[in-house]
Amino acid sequence: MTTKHTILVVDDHPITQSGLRLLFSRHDKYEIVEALDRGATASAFVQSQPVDIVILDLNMPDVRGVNVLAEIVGSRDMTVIILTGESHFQEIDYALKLGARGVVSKADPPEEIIAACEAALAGEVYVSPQMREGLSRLTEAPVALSSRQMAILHYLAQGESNKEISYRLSIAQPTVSFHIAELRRKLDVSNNRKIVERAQELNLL
Amino acid sequence: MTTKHTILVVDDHPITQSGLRLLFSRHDKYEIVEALDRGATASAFVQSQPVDIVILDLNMPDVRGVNVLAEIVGSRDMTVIILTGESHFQEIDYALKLGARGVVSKADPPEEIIAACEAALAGEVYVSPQMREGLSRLTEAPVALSSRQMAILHYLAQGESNKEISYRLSIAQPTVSFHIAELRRKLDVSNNRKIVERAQELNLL
DNA sequence: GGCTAAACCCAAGAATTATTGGGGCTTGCG
DNA sequence: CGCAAGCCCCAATAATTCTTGGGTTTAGCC
Repeated sequence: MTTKHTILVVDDHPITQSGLRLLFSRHDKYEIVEALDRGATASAFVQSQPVDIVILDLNMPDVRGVNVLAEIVGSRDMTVIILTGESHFQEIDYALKLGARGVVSKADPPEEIIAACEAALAGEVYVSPQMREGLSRLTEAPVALSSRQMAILHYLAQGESNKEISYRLSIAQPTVSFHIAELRRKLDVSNNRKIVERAQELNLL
Repeated sequence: MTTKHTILVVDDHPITQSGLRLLFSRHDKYEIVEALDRGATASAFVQSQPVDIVILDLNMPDVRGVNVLAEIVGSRDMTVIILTGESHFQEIDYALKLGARGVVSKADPPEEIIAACEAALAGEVYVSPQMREGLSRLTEAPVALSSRQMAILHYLAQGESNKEISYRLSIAQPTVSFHIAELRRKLDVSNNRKIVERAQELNLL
């Protein structure tokens, strides 16, 4: 029998690791060689022991998966598949830009993971139908903020008053109000108190 | 051989279901009789087919686990064990008050789940060490808000202006400002724009 | 009962914030 | 060039929000 494709699992939930073991035990082509529960340890592991496929969770207690991805991508001949429990599409989009070669939700049928592995080995990028739908809605409204508007948005997010902001930026108070009105217009909200919330939805912070 | 203890799994992640299957396949005492991926279906299931133990996820797409718990608890002779991926201790505390008989994190070793089942069968309530630590820090700062203050906090969280709130509650605008000042004092923040953020930290919403 | 504390309410004036109307700057385009 | 569009700025004025000082009611306690 030919050599199996080696897999590294990086996920902080032991129960998920178990699930993946059970899944891949039914597929002779693959073999899980290690399962890590901390993102920080993944980088060192793949340097010392290369694997064919990394299955990577995005949400871990010590570090976000995208940071792990950024570290290990490109090194060796290795494909990374994102397995995520939440639907942070902005972050998933970023992961794909970084070079992730597959995206599957934990809410998808397990066979989607196998499909992603198959696609990755064939040189393709596989995004499960559910994730694909969410990603497609991402590019709808590209809100472009000027540097001044962005600066003021950040101060707003920190809860500063207009007066404080005007001191910090050495501009008059009505100018701050003017920029805030622009933010309201661009973010399409009727009320200042909704600006920060909406900005977070659009991942502008 | 004597009858096994029957288990119902309610979790929207198939991969977690697989993990639990693998886990319980190593323990003869237990048998998973069904695994549901929607909370809404759980209530009907336990009515038609009683089980000994329900392993219940808190974070599901259709409904939160605590609502499922509230529906099924007390009916039949059944214990519910919470298995959660996030650490929303306020919600977990509420689940225990509702009558959950165990709390385990998905980040805990799988054997914690077995331990919780054992304890439940022995009539005890088991909370994994990690979860227990988080719960103990919950009772530190009991911020008591009056009903009026709570109502206004909710409107603030929805981004409504003072004027809108004064219309909704049929009170004068300065009265709204007065209550907001009280919220600022009780939540110990210097600025209105920080109220909602702080309230979320304290799980008042 | 009398006392205190806390919640709730409001009018008037103070403070903050928003809008309007205007000006200057740069960039891209006919 | 001329001109539109976007950004940045501000003074004056308008609107909103806050604070102050005062009132009522309720609940607990001596």
